[in-house]
Amino acid sequence: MSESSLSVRRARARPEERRGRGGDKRERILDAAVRVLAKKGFHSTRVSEVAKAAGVADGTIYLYFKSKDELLVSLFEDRVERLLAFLEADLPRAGSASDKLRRIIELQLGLLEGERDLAEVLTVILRQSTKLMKKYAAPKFNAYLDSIARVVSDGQATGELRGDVSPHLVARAMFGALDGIAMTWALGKADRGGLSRASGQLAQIVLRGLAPLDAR
Amino acid sequence: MSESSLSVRRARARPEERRGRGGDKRERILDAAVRVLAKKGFHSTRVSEVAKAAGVADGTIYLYFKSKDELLVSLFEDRVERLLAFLEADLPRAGSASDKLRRIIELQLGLLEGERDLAEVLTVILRQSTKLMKKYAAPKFNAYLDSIARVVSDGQATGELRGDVSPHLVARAMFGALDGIAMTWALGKADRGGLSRASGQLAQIVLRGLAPLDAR
Amino acid sequence: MSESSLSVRRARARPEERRGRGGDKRERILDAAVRVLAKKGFHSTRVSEVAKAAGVADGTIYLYFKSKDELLVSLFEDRVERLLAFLEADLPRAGSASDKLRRIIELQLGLLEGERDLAEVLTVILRQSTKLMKKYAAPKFNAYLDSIARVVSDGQATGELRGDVSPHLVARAMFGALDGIAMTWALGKADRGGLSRASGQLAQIVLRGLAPLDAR
Amino acid sequence: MSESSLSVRRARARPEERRGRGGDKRERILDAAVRVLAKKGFHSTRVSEVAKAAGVADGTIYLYFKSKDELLVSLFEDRVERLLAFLEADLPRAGSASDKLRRIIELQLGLLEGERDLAEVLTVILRQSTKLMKKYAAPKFNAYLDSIARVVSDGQATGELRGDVSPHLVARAMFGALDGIAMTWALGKADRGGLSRASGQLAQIVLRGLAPLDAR
DNA sequence: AATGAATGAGTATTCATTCAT
DNA sequence: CATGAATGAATACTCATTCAT
Repeated sequence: MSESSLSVRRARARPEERRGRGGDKRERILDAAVRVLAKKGFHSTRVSEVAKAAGVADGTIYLYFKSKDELLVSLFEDRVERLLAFLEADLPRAGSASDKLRRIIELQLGLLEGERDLAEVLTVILRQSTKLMKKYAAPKFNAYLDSIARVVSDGQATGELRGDVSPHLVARAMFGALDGIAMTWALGKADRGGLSRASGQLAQIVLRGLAPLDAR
Repeated sequence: MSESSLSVRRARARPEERRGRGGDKRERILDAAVRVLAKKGFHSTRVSEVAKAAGVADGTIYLYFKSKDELLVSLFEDRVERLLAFLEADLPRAGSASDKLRRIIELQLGLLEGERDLAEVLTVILRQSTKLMKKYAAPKFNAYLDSIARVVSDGQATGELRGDVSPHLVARAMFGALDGIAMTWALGKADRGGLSRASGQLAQIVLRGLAPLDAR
Repeated sequence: MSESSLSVRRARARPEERRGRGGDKRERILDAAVRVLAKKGFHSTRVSEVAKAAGVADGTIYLYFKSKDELLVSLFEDRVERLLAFLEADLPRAGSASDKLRRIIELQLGLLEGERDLAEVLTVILRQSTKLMKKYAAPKFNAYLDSIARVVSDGQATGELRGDVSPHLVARAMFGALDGIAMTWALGKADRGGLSRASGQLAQIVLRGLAPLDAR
Repeated sequence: MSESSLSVRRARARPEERRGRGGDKRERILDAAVRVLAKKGFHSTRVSEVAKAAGVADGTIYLYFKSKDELLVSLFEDRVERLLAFLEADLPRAGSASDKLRRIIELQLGLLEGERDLAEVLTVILRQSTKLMKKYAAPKFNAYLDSIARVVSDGQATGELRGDVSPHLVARAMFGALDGIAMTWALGKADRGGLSRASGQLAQIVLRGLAPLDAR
């Protein structure tokens, strides 16, 4: 899988928004929003700042998004949703449960590499909007956690993974671990390649930890 | 571990602030703040709501705290700091590195059991105050992560833990996993005993995952 | 001297601020501010009252002025500064020192005739803003006093005025006398023509008082 | 006239307030008020600051004065009223109208020499309280102005002063001149002896200016 | 579609005053 | 008399949103 295929920034706008200048204006606003949000946080980000960063008038924002909250929701839907969909779509290609878990780890961390602003928005800023967390993020997170949990329970069924742990617990812990790593990376030095290295080590620990007991 | 010994809510107020009627007023305000913050989030919480919940006048808040921000900072210092101090103080009692890691997991999750509001404040609300995150929380988190990392590297030195993983990575991942579990618990159903069960399973996975390679 | 040429209220707004509806809005706010300030005083004047009197929304005030203090400063700069500049510009036209002093008296009182609210703002309200008094007004007053003092010392040099009094003392006393007359007029009955009459009499007293000793 | 006889600060408290500690507490509060008002101005002066400067509790202020406004009114009545009464009482001693006017000038400026804080309160701070200006000060000022005007009109009746100027105008101008001199002195360098010198020069100018026309 | 001037609802904080001790 | 902790009314300013152009 080529890194570029994961690029969120380059993702195509919906066809109906491509006509005229309108199509890329929506994109320009979302791009600007990621930049400003990463720097200022949700509550300190002013609509007028996003407008200025996007090179449009304040009012123009409201031609594309119903409200400031809606802008963040759209950001979430346009960016994160596609990421999550991508992860799920990619999983079947992997064979064993171990391969799938390793893939999940690689993808979740790999996606953020090179998109530091986006990483910060997803791991930190997103949580600053209580509404978004409770109304939008939670269901998506749950769906994502469910798909991880399914990989685990499938692996348990085939005897590939230990059967004495709750698949959902594993999913939450894995997601939390990945999120924690991404967060410290986003807030910290964010060195090139840091996430890739982390990805490998975490996979080894997780897979060892989930190996069947008799594999000892 | 006795639950009561960990109770934050019952922690004694500083003696010098007990004089007159003022002493428990500070406590009442902090208690009210935890309740309101957990329900509304930082930015949606009105100072007047906290005052009402505490049964004091708006202005009284400002006799005990310099500002709304300062109130959250004080909450953090009065509650969280003591929690973290408690964790670090408890560690030396455990013998092996494995015991210590297990203890960390039990404590971090155990502390929140029965203090759902506090758990939500710590895992969710805290991150809504950019100022708090950057000026106060970050250093504390780092100190805490460092103490976990030290346990790991000590264990690696004695050969008790596998040596091919970065202690800091392990610390971040562990903290993230614990935080993720606590967050879904705080935002979700939060069933009695859920965290205790989770605690045991997570410990098993982590310790298996960190066992020396030749232990296979 | 034609009255209209001195009218402050009719002074043209800066061309670049005339575009759209904004141009006269700034003027409307300043006009409203003079009216409300004269009636209420600086500290009892609410920004919302000025807004209402100007027929604009509260927030609109802040599109034109940075703060309530800044509004008073702008009032000062837009009105008083121009007045003082006018006085100084007019002086050279007069020939002798006596003519100049008479002119100063006529102008300072004549300017306020018909602008009672403005007179009150200048003689009373202005002094209610400590900041304005110390940071803005004081230097302007000093400059004005200096220009009066210069007229006196020039007159002394040519032997036209008595040489045994301090030019600066004369300036302060003259300004004080004019200010006192204007203040009692503004706070009192403020009868039509009162200031003009006062102007003539004061000039006679001052000029007699400053005549060279040997003129006796 | 000895300077000390004019000292406002040393003026005896009313007999009924002399008992116990109460009597000097009222004085201490008024003294503190003068000091704080001179430094901060009326609206920036906090009741608690006056209390602290007086060495009493906030609530104690209200045992002696009904309100903050009332405190300033009392200050005015205790200090200024007595000053004005003193001036009026002193006038009859002087013989001619010229002597009386000279006396007024000497007294009004002399009183403030050495009492800079009080001078600032009287010339600047007093005007910051619109209520005080309109409800209390105005009548007193008028009474004072009237007594000056009477001196002038008496002098005109005896032919000692020129008869072609309005006595009230002269009073206003004289008061304004004195006030202007005091104000620049209070706000400026306030050099020792400055007011005495000013006093002499101003008297010469005023008396020359008011001399009968045929005296030329 | 795009603009950006105008709007006005919403809130943290101050401080004169009270009153239980 | 004295205290000072507690009160709560009062207000400048911000910023998401609208709409005439």
